[in-house]
Amino acid sequence: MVATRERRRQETTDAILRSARTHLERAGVEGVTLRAVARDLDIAVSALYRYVDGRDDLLTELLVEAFTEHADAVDAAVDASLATDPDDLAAAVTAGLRAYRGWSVAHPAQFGLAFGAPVPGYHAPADRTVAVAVRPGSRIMGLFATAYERGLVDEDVVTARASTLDDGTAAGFDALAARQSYPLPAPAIALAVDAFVRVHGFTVMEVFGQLRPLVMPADAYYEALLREIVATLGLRA
Amino acid sequence: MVATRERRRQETTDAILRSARTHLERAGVEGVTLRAVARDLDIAVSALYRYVDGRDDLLTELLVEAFTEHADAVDAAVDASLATDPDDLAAAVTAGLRAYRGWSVAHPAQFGLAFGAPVPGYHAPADRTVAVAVRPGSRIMGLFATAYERGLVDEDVVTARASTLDDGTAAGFDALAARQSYPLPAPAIALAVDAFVRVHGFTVMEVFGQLRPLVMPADAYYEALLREIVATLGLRA
DNA sequence: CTGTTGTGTGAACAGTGTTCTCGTGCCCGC
DNA sequence: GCGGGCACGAGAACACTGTTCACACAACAG
Repeated sequence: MVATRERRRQETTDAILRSARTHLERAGVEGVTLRAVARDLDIAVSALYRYVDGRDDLLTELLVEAFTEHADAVDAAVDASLATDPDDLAAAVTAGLRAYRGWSVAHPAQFGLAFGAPVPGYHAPADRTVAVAVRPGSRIMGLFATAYERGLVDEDVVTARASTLDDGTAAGFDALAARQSYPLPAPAIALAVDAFVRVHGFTVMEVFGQLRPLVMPADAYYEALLREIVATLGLRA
Repeated sequence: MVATRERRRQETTDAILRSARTHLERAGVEGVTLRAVARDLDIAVSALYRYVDGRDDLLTELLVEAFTEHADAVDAAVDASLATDPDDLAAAVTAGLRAYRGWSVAHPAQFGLAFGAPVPGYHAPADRTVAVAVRPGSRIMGLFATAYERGLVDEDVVTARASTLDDGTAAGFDALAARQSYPLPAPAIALAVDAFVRVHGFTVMEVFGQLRPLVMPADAYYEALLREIVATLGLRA
């Protein structure tokens, strides 16, 4: 039976990731240590190298895990909203952006690993991270795109944004729309990027503690921000 | 001559900080190592402890240095704008916020140390960092406050913001205004905080690389953002 | 049953921060 | 001017870290 070997291998691999994740949550990146993981599994440090390429590889695993869970949280919120009312895209966008922050404040260590300053001495391999890191933004952009197609986006807002958009940035947005095949004109993309910057910026500031001296607690403020963002997007229910 | 001893001490202290700063810029936080600094100064590692309380203390020093330089850059830009036209507060705010990002992208390592995810295993002592970390925000808020006193802030914008402000957050802003003695009502504080979140959020995303897949280059986009922020603040020239 | 392959061990090496003991040279006060 | 004291520096040691290696054992395949 070959399955037994593979199953055991998968089990210890999972245990390694679980242990590493626990240490990440409890002590930050510095706390995820091969020796600590080995102690948890009652195993020699060198044995870990049978399952993981080293500490960097372990961190990469935690990184994609964080990105994935973050994106999953956003997707779940959007899906739930759409299940309640498939036509209320404003509600879906709001739900997604609310979950964007919600997961982040609930998992500060993972969020810090994913979106904080690049971990010293460790460069995340782009081929494994970019695709998943972009998921939440893509989901929101997709919602906005279908709203635009359905005529739920105020054209005045879009044209107003067009007047403040320079040619270079517009060209970049057009390229982005073509690359991801979003049926959106550059000014609409700009609106979405504006919104995303505000949401991500707020989240970063809150999780990293830069918001604490300004606004506390932040829940009500963020809800107001969400309402204003939906309005700024020109989204009609 | 007692000055000789103190002078020499100050010199080596400066050399230590200079070396640490160089390593920070070249290799990130992980690169600033007591042994590397000792090698630079041609000194034993243990000798460093005569000047620095340990690596954490060294990082704290670099941290307050980063905060200070960042705030100095903002102040210099604001001062230069005010020297050109003391009455154009919108220009002064724009200059300050432009410098806020400018210094950050020019010094990514220091910025990451100051505003990135909390460095693993190291907690910055609040008593040494909070005061200086808050300087740029205070400066901008001060400009906005004098503009408000001079009647340069559109009252309609303020009242509009008031309608989206909940009581709890408003109370927090009032407390902030009282604590810092800003002559601003809560909705005006909210406007300034909104602006600051957008500026800092954008800067963080750019320095940490999360903006790259969306908008590149970012200069023109940021300039447009500044114009819109000034408009959203209700600031008249 | 034999051999290959997967798995685990322990030692070793090169780093790191931190602490200790021990000199030694210089400044300060007498 | 000249000891006494103290700041400074050196080096070893300890406890960590990641990584690699040679070796041993057990499980599976033929």
